[in-house]
Amino acid sequence: MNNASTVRRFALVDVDSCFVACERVFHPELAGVPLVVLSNNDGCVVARSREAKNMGVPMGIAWFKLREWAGRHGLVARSSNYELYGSMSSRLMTVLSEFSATTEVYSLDEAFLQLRGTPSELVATAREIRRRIAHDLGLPVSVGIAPSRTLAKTFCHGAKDHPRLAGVGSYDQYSPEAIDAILDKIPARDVWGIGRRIAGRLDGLGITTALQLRDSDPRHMRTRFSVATERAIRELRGTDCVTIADRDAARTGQVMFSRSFSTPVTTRDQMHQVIGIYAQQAATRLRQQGSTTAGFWAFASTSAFVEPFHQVSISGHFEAPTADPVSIVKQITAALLPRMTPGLKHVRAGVSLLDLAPAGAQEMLELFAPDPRLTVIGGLVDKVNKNCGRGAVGIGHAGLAQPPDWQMKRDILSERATTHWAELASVSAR
DNA sequence: TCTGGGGTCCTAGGACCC
DNA sequence: TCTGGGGTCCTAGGACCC
Repeated sequence: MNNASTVRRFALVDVDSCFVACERVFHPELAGVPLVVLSNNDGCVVARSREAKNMGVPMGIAWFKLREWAGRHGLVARSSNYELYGSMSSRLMTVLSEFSATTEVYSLDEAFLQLRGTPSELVATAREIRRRIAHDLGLPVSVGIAPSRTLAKTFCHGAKDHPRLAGVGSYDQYSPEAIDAILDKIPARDVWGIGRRIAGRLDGLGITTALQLRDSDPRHMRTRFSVATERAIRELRGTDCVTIADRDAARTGQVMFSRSFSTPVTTRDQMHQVIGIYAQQAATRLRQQGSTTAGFWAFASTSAFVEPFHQVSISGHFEAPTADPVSIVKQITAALLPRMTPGLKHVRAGVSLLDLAPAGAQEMLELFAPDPRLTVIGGLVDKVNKNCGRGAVGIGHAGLAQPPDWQMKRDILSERATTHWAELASVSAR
């Protein structure tokens, strides 16, 4: 409540209904219209406008269950357009980086900024952030300000739910009693880091609100649950103890490419093509971030909604760390194809590259060094696809001219208005 | 008929070694 | 042949997030 002294705070900036908001930037006629954005394959609802929420459209509902009803009630849908959202996201992050030297990109539409100032100065900064993002990008954002990231999330949600706050929620503007009252109204399952499973077990202990969770014994809860639950509790008390992985510095971990098909795949030939293309996509991401991979994991499966569910998965190591798409594709298809059962209706497959490391991190034994002619091919494929469109060139079975019939369905896709010349938005003055 | 696609972190348990 | 404890490393799987 002391508005005079300088404090260090986290500010969470979060785009309101991000995918919906991005669609509306280039289609202003959709403002005020109940709108949803669908997952890949037009499978289910992944984003809803305020109007759609008010109509009672649930998150995650399958589109085929909703389509007819939507037509009758004026609910509009769009296929997800990740190219557009990705481009809007990088513009957003560029603007945010002007407000703090320490910004952590948490997802496409969220970032944590570390700020310093008096509580009222920080609120003024948050208002300026909202104004800038609205002016420069046309996107609405909410901001939560608090001593820990978890509380910043909580107060950001509060800012979205209470129009009176005009998009900014600040922990420091409330007395301790008021904070207790706020946390008492928030279900424990809505606390960042508490998922469905843990929430169910907390319920069994009589812990149902964020307030009860905050006031439970962190050490005891650690032994009962895990260090993640302990951290959630300490964060609710205002102690900063969650860290966000630095994706740029780490460059480790894994890349994955997986998709559902629009029509089932039943033959080895088709699966060969699928896995070839997916492995190539994963290899492209690998090179884009300048990494090599030492191992892989791949799977193909039937629908999880139809009994009996069947999945085959394989994993393995490469002889030496590599970024070469030829050997990646070869080895993964050679491992997976013999294990698949022709005739089964496969609806989904994926390829994951593991044990990533920065390219050139270690000298390879000459014995295992790849043929230098091979290392050139990957870059070449990337270049041609960049200039001539994705899929212009491919390796082996992935290099087919005809679009395969299992490929993704996106029937109601908006323009890629920020990344493709042919799809730019046009503006006319009257 | 038709139900997303990425990721990260933590823990338990087995293999292996001294 | 049996008996022990303690450490590390790896992997699989669970839980969570957007």
